[in-house]
Amino acid sequence: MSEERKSLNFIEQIIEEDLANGMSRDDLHFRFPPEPNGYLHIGHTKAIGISFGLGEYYNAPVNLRFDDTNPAKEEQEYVDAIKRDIAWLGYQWDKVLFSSDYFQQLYDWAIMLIEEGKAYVDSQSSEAMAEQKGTPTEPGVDSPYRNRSVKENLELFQRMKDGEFDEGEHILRAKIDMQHTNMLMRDPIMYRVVKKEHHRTGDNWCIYPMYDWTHGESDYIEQISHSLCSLEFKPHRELYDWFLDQVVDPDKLRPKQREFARLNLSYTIMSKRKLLKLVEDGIVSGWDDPRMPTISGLRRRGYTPTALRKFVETVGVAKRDNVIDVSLLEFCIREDLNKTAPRVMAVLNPVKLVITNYPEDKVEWMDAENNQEDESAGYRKVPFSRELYIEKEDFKEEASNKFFRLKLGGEVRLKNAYIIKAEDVVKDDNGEVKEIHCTYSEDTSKKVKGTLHWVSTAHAIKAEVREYDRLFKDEAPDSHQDKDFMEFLNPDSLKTIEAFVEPSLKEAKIGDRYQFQRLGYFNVDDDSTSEKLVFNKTVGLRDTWAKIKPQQPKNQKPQNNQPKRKAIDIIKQLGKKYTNLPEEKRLKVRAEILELAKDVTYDDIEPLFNTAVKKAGTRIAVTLVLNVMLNNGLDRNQSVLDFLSKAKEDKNDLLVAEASLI
RNA sequence: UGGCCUAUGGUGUAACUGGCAACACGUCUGGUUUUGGUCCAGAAGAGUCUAGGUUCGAGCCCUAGUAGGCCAACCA
Repeated sequence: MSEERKSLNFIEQIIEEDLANGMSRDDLHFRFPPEPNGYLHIGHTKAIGISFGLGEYYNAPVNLRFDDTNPAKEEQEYVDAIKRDIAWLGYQWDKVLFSSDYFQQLYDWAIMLIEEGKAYVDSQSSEAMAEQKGTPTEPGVDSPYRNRSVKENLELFQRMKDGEFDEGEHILRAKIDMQHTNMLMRDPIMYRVVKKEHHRTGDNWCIYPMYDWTHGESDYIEQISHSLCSLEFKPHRELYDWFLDQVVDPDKLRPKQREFARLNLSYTIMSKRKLLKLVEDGIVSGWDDPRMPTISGLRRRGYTPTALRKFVETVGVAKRDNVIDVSLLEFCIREDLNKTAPRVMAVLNPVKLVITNYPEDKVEWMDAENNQEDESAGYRKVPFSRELYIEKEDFKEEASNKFFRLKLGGEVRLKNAYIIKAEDVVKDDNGEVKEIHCTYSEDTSKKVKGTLHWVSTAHAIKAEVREYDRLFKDEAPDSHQDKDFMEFLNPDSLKTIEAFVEPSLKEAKIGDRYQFQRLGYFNVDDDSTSEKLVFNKTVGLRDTWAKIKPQQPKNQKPQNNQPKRKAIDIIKQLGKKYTNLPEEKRLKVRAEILELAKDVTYDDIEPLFNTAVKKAGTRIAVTLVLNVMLNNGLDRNQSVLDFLSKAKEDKNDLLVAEASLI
C-alpha cells in the first residue's frame, strides 16, 4: 500500500522542487547559525527543528555555525550552553563552525570588491551616514567619500585593519545604490573597527565584518544549499544575493535563503535581550530558571526532548505571524509524561486523617502500580497506617453530589488501599478542620465514586515543591507600544510548598520525573540534595473538576451567544455554491433555502434581483425564495416579474426549472 | 510618501496545485476507569478579509481595496 501522503510545508516543497529540477540529494546541506550572545529559547527550538529536521529527513549534514562577528556581545559561556541544548534535544550536527573561521577569506574578498570599485571606505560620523541613508519612504543621498580612488580605499582599509584608527573613524561600505527602495541596499556597511578581544580570534583583528557580509558568504563557503531563517530577514535576501553575486563560482552550489515565521508563545516573551533583562534584574534565578522559555529552563522544569520536538512539529511551518497557545505545549509534555512517568503519591496541602478503627501500631505495605500505561513498569510497596495525610481540598464537611471526594458520612476509596467513611472532624479555635476521623472497611470491591491519594504521616518524607505560574499576566507582554513588558510581570509566578511525599521517593535523583497522582507531573530539581528533596511542578494534570468548581460566576465567553446569521446571508452563501453541488446535496440545500425563505423580507431580497447573469446559483436561490414569498402573498410587482422572466430565459436549466414552477 | 511579506473555526497548520474546506490543540456531551488523569465514542464551531473579474466550477488564478507584520543599529 502506498503510504498516506504527508502534506509538505512550503520549505519542503521548495526542496522537492529543487530536487525535481536536477539538484542532487547529496548537495543538500543545512545549517543552524546562532549568535552566541544568549541562551536558546523555545523559539529557537522551531528553527532548530526545521533545519536539523530536514537534515534527518534527507540524511543531509547540518552544520552548527556560531555567528560570532560582534566581539562586544559574544561569550564562550553561550557557545557551551547552545551546544548542550541542541545535543539535549537529540540533534546531531555535522561540524561545529564559527563565522570567525572565515575572517581571512572575507577580508580577501573585501579587498577584491574594493579593487573592482564595489566597496569604499567612508569616513563620516554614524549620525551623518544615518542622515544620508534616508528613510523607508525617502531615498538616500551619496556619501561625499563614495568616489574615493581604489588606491586610497585600499590604503585606508589596510590601515583600519592595522589598528591605526579608532572605532567609528572609518568603515567599509559596499557601493550599491543609495536610492534603492530597500534600505539594506543603500551602501550597507561591510566592516567596522572594533577594538575588543574576540572570544576565538583574540586580538588578531581590529575590524569585524557585519552580519550581511558574513552570512551569505559563510553559507557559500560551507556550500549550504538552503539557508533558512526567520521572516524578518526577508529584506536581507536581496543583499544576501548581491553579496553572493560578487564571489560565486558558477560551477559551485549557490545557497538559497528562505524565510519562515518565527514561533511566538502566548504569555511569554521570546527576545534574548528581554530574557537577559529578567536574568540581570534577578526576576528569575538565571537563564535556566524553570519559568524561563529557554531550552535550559524547560529542561530544568521537567520538559522532555520528545515533547519539545513533538511541539515544534505540531506547530508547523508557514509564513504568517502566529501566537501559539501554551496549552499546546502543555498537551505535548503531558502526552509524553503520561506514557513514561512513574506514578507516586504526594500531598501538597495536607490535612490529617485518622482511621479510628485501624490498630495504632499496625503498618501494611500496599502494592501500588507504578504506571498503568506501561505494564513493564511494575509495582512498588507503599506503607499504610492509622494516620494519613490527604489534600485539604479533598474534604468538605458537606457538599453537593457533584463533589465526589470525601464529605461527612460519605465514602471514598484511598488509592491502593481501603474504602473509608468520614465520621467526624476536629477543629481548631478558628474553626479550621485539623483532623478528619473516619472508619475503614476491608471490602475494597465496593463501588465508590471518588478515589483519593494519601501518604502515611509516620512514613512520609518532607519535600520542597516549587509550583510555577506564567511569568506574565498578559497574553502578549511585549506587543504593547505604550507599555513595557515588565509591567505585566506576574508577582506570583513561583510558589514554594512544604509537601509530604511517599517514602519510595527517598531514592529520587536529580532530573527524575514523576506523576504525583491526581496532581500533575513533577521532577527533581537541580537544587535537590540527599537531605532535602526539591521538586518542580512541570505541568498539572488536565483538571475537569477545576473547570466546574467555580459554582457562582459562570463567566461564559460572550462570543458564545453570537447573534444568529441573517437568513438572507445564509441563503446567499448557499446559493453561491448551488450549481456545483452533487444532486443529493443540492436537494438538501434546496430544502434548506426554502425553509430559510420564511424569514426573508422583501427588502432583503430586492437588491439581489440585479445579481449578475453569470451568478446562476445566487439567482436560483433568489428564485426559490421568491416562490415561497409569493405563496405567502407577496405582491407581483414589476421588479419581481422582470427578474422571473429573465430567469426563464436563462441558459442554466436548473434556473429555468425553478422559475417555471412559479 | 515607499518597498516587501501575510490574510482559512478560539489557536496553529492542511486542502493532492481549480472540483462538497481537513487535521491537531482547545471547548462541550456520553462511556470506561482504584488518578475528576489516560483511553473510547460523539458534537458544536470557519464557508476561507472585502469588492469586482476569469472559469461549467475559485480558499487556490487576475485586479483594486482593507487589515496586520517587517524595513531608517558601526546588532544578528
